[in-house]
Amino acid sequence: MITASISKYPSIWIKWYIGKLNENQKPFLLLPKPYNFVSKLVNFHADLIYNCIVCIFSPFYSLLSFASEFFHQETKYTAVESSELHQQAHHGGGTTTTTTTTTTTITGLFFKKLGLGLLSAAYLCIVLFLVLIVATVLGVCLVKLWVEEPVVVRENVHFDYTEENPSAVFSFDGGMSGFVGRTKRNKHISVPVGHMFHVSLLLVMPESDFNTQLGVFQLTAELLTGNGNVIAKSSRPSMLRFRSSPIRLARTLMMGLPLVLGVSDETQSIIVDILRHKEEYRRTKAIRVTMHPRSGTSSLPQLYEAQIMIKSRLPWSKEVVRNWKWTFYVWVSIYVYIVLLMFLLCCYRRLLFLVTPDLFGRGGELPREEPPREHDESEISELLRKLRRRRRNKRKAISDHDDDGDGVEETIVGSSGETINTEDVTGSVPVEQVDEDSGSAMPSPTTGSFHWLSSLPLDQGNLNDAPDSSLKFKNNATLADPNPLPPYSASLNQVSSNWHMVKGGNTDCQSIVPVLPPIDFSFPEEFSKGQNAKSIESRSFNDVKMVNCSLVNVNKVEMMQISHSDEAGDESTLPKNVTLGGDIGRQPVMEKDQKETLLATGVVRTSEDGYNWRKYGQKQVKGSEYPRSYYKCTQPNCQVKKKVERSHDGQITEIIYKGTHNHSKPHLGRRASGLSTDEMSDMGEAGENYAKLEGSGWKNVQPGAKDTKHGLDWKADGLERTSSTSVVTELSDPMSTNKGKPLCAFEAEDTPEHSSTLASNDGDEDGTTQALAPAEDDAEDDESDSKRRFSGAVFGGEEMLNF
DNA sequence: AGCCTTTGACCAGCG
DNA sequence: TCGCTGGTCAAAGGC
Ligand SMILES: [Zn+2]
Repeated sequence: MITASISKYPSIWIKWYIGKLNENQKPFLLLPKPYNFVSKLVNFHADLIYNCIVCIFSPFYSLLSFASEFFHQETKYTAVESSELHQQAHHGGGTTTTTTTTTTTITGLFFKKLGLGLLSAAYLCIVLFLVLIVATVLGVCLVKLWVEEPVVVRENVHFDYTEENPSAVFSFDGGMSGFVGRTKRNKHISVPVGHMFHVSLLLVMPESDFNTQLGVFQLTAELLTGNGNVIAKSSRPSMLRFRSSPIRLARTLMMGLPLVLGVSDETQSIIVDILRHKEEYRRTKAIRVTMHPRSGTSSLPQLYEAQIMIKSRLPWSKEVVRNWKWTFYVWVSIYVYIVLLMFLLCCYRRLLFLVTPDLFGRGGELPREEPPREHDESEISELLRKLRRRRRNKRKAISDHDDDGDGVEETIVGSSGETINTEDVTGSVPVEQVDEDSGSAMPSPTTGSFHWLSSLPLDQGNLNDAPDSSLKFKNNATLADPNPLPPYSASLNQVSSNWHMVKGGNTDCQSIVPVLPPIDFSFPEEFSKGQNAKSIESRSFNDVKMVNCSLVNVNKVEMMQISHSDEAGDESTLPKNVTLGGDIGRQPVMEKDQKETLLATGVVRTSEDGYNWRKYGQKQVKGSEYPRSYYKCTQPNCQVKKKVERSHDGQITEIIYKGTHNHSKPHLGRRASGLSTDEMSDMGEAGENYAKLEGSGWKNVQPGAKDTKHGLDWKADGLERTSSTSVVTELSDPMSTNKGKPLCAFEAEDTPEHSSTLASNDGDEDGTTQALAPAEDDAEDDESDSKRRFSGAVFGGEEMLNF
């Protein structure tokens, strides 16, 4: 009953609710105690849900209650009339006709009112429903906006075997270009920021003798920005799974029929998980995969096809939201709904409660709906007034007739169940209305809560206002009910519990988490033992199974020789241009960068990269079995740092750069010359333009030195190169002004810096040239600078990566 | 002498 | 607040 009466006045009720809400929200902010917080939160949510439901059904409630109330009133009226009639019959004097007419008019009015009530209810329902729909749509949209779907891409890539190191570029911007110039447009994909994505390559290789003999080759994946800068780079070894000849024979026998029929092929699919990377604000625009032959060899595997697979995983928070998608839909929708309702209530209340409140009596404290109280209200009040007047007249007649005191009369009337003490005593609540109301609709709420009613000025004196005031009184009584809450809270618990159940149900039916398929990565024979296995294991990539070590020694021998061949390969790769999908063809600078990276990574040697570094720390970091060394660029005012993890034998497992150099690479003359030939080699590689031309001769010169050095290194440990390495650049250096900006911004950034960087670029390239021709000059740098600007200003920032 | 590495101490962020 | 961890400092020593 109370809920019904409350729901009778939605606006008032909602106002109360808002008050409660505010009340509840304050503690949210003020009370940090988790205990209270949680309980309040639960209560609050339960409140919200219950309120939503009540809001939706409030029109029906109000309609029902109104109808019942009206029936009560009518019966009461008729009862009163009949009793009076009886009395009149006793005393003679008939007004029966008038009473019947009034009752008929009242019923007519009732229907009128009922219609209006229906109308208003329907209207309110529609409005609420619309709001609900809008809220749902908004909620779902919001959740979807916040939680992106993980990106899963699987695309064919094509290696360009005309290059010495075949590479394939997959571009997020659409399509990929394997061969230069061949692009195919795809839909635009991009990995949202914050996603951790894995890049793996699926190679379908014929089980040919050639491939079997080939053994290990190296796959390198580089994440490129739109400018062609390398964000991250990592390389993994790969090879055909080993099958000894008996096994192969058996397989062939077993699969003979399908093989002959062409149903199956003698192929192996190898999945190499090359790179994992967390997407940052430096967006990845393309991924380039390059194949490098094992050091000491130059042959590359035969491929049927290659597919690049990119799978991204959402960050933890979003992952949770995604798994609980439907729950979040519901909750966000509810919140949006509440907010919309509040908004409507605050700004367009009249729109929302166009008709309803007026019918049920204006809530005295609501300053709003004055205008709509018109015809019906006045009519009904008029009628009631008439009725009352008539009754009064009758009573007067009766009293005159009986010549009794007023008190008697009233007690008589009161005996019919209504308390009439004060009709004559002005200044208190008009009596009859109280009677009627209390008799009809509100038996209990009137008790004990009247005290503040007397404070209402409305009730003073005026009898004509009686109907209104009575209505008002009723309202107030409802409102004044000292504890409107208990029924709610009681039902709240129910609601909330139900809710939780629903929630649970929802959660059950969802949660499909994309799981990256485990990739089996096994290195059979011929895969050199030592570091390959080590590094891979340490990086917790995939299992490395050393099947057969018979060839290890051979490999070792090869390893001794490798470095030049690798370098040769690197250098040779340098000059080639691969067009990014939709992008400008990569610039030589980028190539150089990658080259250098490659040098540092794919083939693990020293970390020489053309810059001078001072080691300022070494730490054994957790999770990595090798110590991590911290280096800082020795150039004054250059804050670039790098972290290098290398195994005992000096092979680099991981390099992470931080910041960007604000200078060019130091040239041979200084310290670099004194160091090692590695540096020279790097420099030489840096000059990619000449790499091809002079690569061989240069290489010839270099390798010797390198050989000696590397040979020594390896000899020291008796191990070979690392097979898996990764290089990451971080632009997050606080010192570098370029932090977090797209590389294009470099140019516009700060002119002195930039010019210097540009100079550095050119300096580098020139440096390489200069490395060949020892004369080095700033003027030359500038000159090359100008050249470069003409050629492709877009890539101006590339050098910043200083690999 | 200058530069580098080594290495323990120190510090800041985080759970 | 404490302990852990990664990053840096700085003294000491080597080349
Ligand atoms: Zn620097």
